[in-house]
Amino acid sequence: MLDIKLLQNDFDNVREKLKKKKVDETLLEEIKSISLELKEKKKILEDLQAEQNAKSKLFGVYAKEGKNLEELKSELSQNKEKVALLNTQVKEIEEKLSIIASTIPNIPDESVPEGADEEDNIEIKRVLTPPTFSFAPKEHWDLDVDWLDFERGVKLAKSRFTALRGTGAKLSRALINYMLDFNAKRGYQEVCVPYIANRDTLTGTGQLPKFENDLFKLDGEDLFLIPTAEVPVTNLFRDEILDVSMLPIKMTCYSECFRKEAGSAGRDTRGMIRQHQFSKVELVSITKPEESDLVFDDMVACASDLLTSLGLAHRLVMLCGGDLGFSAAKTVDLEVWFPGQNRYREISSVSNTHDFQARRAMIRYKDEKKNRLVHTLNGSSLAVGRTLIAIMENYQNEDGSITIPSVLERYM
RNA sequence: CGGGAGAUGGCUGAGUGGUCGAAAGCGGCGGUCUUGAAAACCGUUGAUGGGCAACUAUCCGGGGGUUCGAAUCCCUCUCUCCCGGCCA
Repeated sequence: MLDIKLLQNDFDNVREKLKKKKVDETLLEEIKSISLELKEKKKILEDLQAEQNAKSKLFGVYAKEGKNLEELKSELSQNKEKVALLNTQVKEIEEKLSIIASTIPNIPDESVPEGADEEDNIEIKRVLTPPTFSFAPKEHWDLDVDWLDFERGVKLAKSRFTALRGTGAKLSRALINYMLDFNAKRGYQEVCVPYIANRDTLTGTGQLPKFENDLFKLDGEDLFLIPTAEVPVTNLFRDEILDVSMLPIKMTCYSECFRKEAGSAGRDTRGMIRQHQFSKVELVSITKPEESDLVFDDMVACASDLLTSLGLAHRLVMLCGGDLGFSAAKTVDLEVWFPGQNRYREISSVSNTHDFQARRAMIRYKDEKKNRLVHTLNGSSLAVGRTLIAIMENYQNEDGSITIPSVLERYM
């Protein structure tokens, strides 16, 4: 959620920063004027309420003294109506304001480059060199192993669902276990959470109200399948005031993720790149504001080192303003090399949302005497499915076999 | 899913219509005593928003209603606990 106070007090600055995200400026103007109107109306309402409270107390006193109450009673009744009217007005304005404000994306960090889309993202560095092959490397769906069962996955549900069998299934589980252990060694506590979340939870992390179409909703219930573990894990501490000694909280979580992929018809229809359900090991951190940049770097390093340990060539990319997600103030994507496609593709995405999610989810900590909003960060440790097929493509041999990376051997 | 009980401040727990934002105890903080600590004793201590401040509004699970006035009465939703059914 946008900081309305900041918008009121420093409008030009906020507008300028949000230009990077192509936000409709008239919406910002509207938010500002509505919020000022709200403030005015609230002041009037409060004064009326104060009057009402004082007179109500008098009523009790008069009653004891046996005084005539009729006049006071009618005064109170009249005032009551005024209060009620103003109160509904205030509530309406508040609702209007929160609806508009909740659709405004986060303010990009200073360090985020200008740009419209993916083309303007900036490569930070490359790690490891892509492998060379003495033969033409295949894409994962062409590899002659029975690890991925696309047809039967579709039979069970619909397109964009895949079943794993045999070594494929086992490798997926090995990856999950390996990643969780890897993260735990770096100080991320493992958590396990529900894959179904309610509306408040999805609103806290910013998926709702704007992106309901991307979510699978349970029929007849106000519940949704989670699109990422970020949602439940970040919301673990929703509506809480944390003790400063608890921070930073660093967590890692394996979950299945469910996405409708509504806007991506025709993209990545082959193979396991883009699925309605996929496994992911996630990193989530909750920090003091002054620590969040450090923790962000730690999370990026954690994901990058994980790829390195698996021997997978990858690069780090800083997203530009136009490509940044709704809740993110800053995002670094990790892209792994796919020999079959001859290109890098996203396998992890680490974001710092600053206090954007914290304000929505009301996650705060006590600092001295004051309550302050935390910063929340999230990132894929790695998307398991994409890691699986990256291993398949990068470790394929001319005879059609696939070598298992040595770090995974003890997990197989 | 059926039957019963309940939801109050950091915790335990009183409070059934009028200075109740809420007794008491615990905990926390400050102090006395002590070489230091414990114990004892004294004092203090809810949250959020607005305001430089005085102050003020809101909050007793959520929402709605009755009333001049609701923690207290009514409706509704959610959640928790106990009994039964079902079940990994």
